Amino acid sequence: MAEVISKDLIRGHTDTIVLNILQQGDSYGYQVAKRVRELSQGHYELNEATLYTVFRRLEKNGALTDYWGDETQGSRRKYYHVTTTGQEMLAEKKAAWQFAKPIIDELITGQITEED
Amino acid sequence: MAEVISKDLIRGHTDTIVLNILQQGDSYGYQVAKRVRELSQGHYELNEATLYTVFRRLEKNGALTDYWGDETQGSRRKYYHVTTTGQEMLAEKKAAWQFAKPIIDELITGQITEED
DNA sequence: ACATACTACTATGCGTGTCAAAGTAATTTA
DNA sequence: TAAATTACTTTGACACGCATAGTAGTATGT
Repeated sequence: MAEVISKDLIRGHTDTIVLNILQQGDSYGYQVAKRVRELSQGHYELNEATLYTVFRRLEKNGALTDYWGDETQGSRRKYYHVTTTGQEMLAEKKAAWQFAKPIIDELITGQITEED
Repeated sequence: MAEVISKDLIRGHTDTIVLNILQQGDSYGYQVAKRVRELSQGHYELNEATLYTVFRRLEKNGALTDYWGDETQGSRRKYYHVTTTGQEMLAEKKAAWQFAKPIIDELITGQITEED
């Protein structure tokens, strides 16, 4: 039985996942990674390198801005914030997933999946 | 609204899609491509180069065998046949998708999707 | 005091899958 | 006889995810 999600199944979803988590409040790398582990109940782990690649890509696209936290103790943390552009992007990506899901189902199983 | 499925959303599914179609009967490149277009109602098109890459990969993995059809007219056609290994692979990949789907849902929307 | 583990961020370079583009070749339609 | 369609193939580029390695501060245990 599958216990971990293959990287090719997750591909294309990482941006959406990160945006979705950050939309619920500004956060930083390690916390986002943790949240992913929680949400997936341990079935998916966002690789660190991947995570920071995602951050950089999303910043380049104007979906995120970052700022250093003012921690007086502990390691420095870079916080990421979703911009309006990022919110729109998230909405589009969620819609794209909802759209693609039943089609993939049809292609893979040959059966129609009802829409909500 | 999304009209076409992005390549990164389909990534990792192409092998499964091709296996699923071939499992319903031996077929050849062009026909498989057509079937994909039909099943997705025009929302997804398997690029030719991708399709032949998939065939070659699946053959390398022992999931498919091929043979030339004995057409007395029309272009020559190379038929692909799913092996037992291929059937097992298909079953695994289908299971992996059913497993991953609700987790991706959870990661993207933050809501739990019920299992069947 | 020193080792170990954990938090936190960054850089480099590789493997894989998909695809664009171009090509070959036969058949069918106009 | 030109154009469109069927059918298969090769080459090379690109993006994404990830393995690996590194820097650095903090916390805990002995």
